[in-house]
Amino acid sequence: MMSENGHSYHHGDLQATLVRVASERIRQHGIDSLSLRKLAEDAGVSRSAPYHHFKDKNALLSAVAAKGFSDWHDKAKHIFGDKTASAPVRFRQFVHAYIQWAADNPQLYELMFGRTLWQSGNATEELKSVAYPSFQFQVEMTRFWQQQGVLCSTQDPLRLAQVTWGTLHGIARLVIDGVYANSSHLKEMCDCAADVFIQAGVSVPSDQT
Amino acid sequence: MMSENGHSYHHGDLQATLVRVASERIRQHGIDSLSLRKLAEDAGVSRSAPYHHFKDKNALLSAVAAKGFSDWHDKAKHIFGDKTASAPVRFRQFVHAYIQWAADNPQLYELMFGRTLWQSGNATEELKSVAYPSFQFQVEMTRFWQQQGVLCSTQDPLRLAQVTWGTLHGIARLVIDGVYANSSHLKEMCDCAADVFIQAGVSVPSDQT
DNA sequence: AGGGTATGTTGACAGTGTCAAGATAATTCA
DNA sequence: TGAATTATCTTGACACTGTCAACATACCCT
Repeated sequence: MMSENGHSYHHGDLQATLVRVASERIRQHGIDSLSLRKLAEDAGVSRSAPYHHFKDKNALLSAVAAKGFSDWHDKAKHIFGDKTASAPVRFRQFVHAYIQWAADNPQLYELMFGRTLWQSGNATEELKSVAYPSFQFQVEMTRFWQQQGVLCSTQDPLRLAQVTWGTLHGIARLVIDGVYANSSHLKEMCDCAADVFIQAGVSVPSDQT
Repeated sequence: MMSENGHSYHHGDLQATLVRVASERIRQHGIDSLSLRKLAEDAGVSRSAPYHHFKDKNALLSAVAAKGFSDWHDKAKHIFGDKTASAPVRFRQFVHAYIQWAADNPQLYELMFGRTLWQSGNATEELKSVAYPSFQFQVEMTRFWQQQGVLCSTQDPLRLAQVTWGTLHGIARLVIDGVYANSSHLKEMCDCAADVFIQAGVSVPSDQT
């Protein structure tokens, strides 16, 4: 039964609405200032209604992060699968795309890879099942680039993947967390990182982004 | 005038005591679970006494972080100034020491380099005055290692410093934040990172830590 | 001695996440 | 169909939090 203000006693699709509204609030105001109560108000629902769809605040944040992972994973696959560019060029493109995506979605990135969800086993099973394949993909890409001679082939793929990902993650975090007050030279930093990793002798026109 | 329970109405050195107790609580229980009220109770003082020594919670955390910076800076200078080891060996040692220090002081590291203090200009002037020289030192070391042929000399020292530091920071964060559930291969990761950065042709016995 | 300042205390306020108990709607089943 | 079960939503409540105003005490300097 519809009430006069346009929604029934039962919201209909509160679960999805909460994730959507939460994502938007996080994008605009960050994670810290996100309160379940304001969120519920935004969704036009009372303060403890969300608890019928999410165990607690942590579970809701996990759902938001999970969506972020699948979005990023799609993007990464798209870049990696672009057959029109050479392997070294695609590596450089990937470096730029990673940092750019992080810089474009700072709050979401922080949620996805920050301590809020991962420390002390807070991560939901659903989140893990989405995130781990994304981590694994990083290793697969690394192995491919090693085979192509783009990255050093004598290193263990897993270790090298951890280091390359660590580098991207570190730069992203320093920028996002505001430690680098000046983020105007992001592109140059990306190119420098790519230069360091790409094996000598590989031809890489640096003007291709 | 001393009361019977052993402390006067005026605490005597509450400022230093608060920083000390806060550091200890942070080390043991993390930043999130630190409340000013419990902290005050630990220091044997009422809940709003700290406000006579710190503008707000943020200022107190800044003081804790500042102490962390000076501690780390001392350690870094010590390693870098060790004249008994060759330049490449010292670089490798620095990599290991950085990650090890971060892994040994996870909560403090997170406070020092995390968004809590740096995002949206929360950092105290005092904190900045301690942190910035520490950042600058990273650039000086990088320049030195470039001159010694350990690191690629064709890169801009500032950019390369950002990338090398970014790498260390990224690995540290991934481990600290619990994204790498398994941190048992830290040493191998450090060696892999050092291998990638150290220029080919430089002799580096990897068994020296 | 007395006034000013530094420091400490209690009371209060608005905010938070979370739960229990009760209300309402949808769904399932006899 | 009607009744019972289940899903969903609401209000009340609790224990927290950071922070401020008002007041109390102790120290310091003239």
